[in-house]
Amino acid sequence: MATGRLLTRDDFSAPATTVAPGLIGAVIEAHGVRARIIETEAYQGIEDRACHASRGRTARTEVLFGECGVLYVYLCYGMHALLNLVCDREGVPAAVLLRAVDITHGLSVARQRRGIPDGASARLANGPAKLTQALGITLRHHGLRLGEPGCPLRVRLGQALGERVCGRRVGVDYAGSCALRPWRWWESGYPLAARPTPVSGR
DNA sequence: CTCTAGATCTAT
DNA sequence: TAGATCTAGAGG
Repeated sequence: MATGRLLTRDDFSAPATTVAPGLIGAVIEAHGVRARIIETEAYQGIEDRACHASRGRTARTEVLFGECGVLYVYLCYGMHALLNLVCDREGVPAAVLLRAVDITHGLSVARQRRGIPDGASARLANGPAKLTQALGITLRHHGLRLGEPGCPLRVRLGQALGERVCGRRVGVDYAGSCALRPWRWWESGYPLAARPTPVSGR
């Protein structure tokens, strides 16, 4: 199956709010699993209170301030590895969180990693922690750069099948007014997208 | 040191 | 709707 050109660090030099919608429909591949990206979220700048770097430069957030095209993987809720791709120029903390993918190749491997023997592939990777598990991405991939030897992740250009719709980000109610920013994108009408409408309350 | 709040998922 | 599970970052 034909795929587009490989994305390199230059493709991530724009702000995350620009890169995130463009990644909808892109194809990622890692450890024998290939998938189409169907949901992303942007975290942009020191003033974005939902961004981990909003509290300043720390050991954990260091890569967010560094060069773009780098993997920012962190542990969420003590058990889930979430995958981000660093964006924007050096000194400006920004990243795109990959929230959901549709697995097209390597389904059996993905099922195995997810501990789901068979059946519904629809829910195999429709969540930020599910997709890292399916793709075999862990904390030890944190800090790797796209394209460098040893980086298992490849991203290629791809087309969105439906409209690119945006809405509120998920799980960032603590971020005050920043939580209202429409910085989540997904493919409209796509049956696999995690949540058709932004959560309220929660 | 100790404490606590998470960019979640799953089963109940 | 709660429990699993753990670390960065803040406060003493």
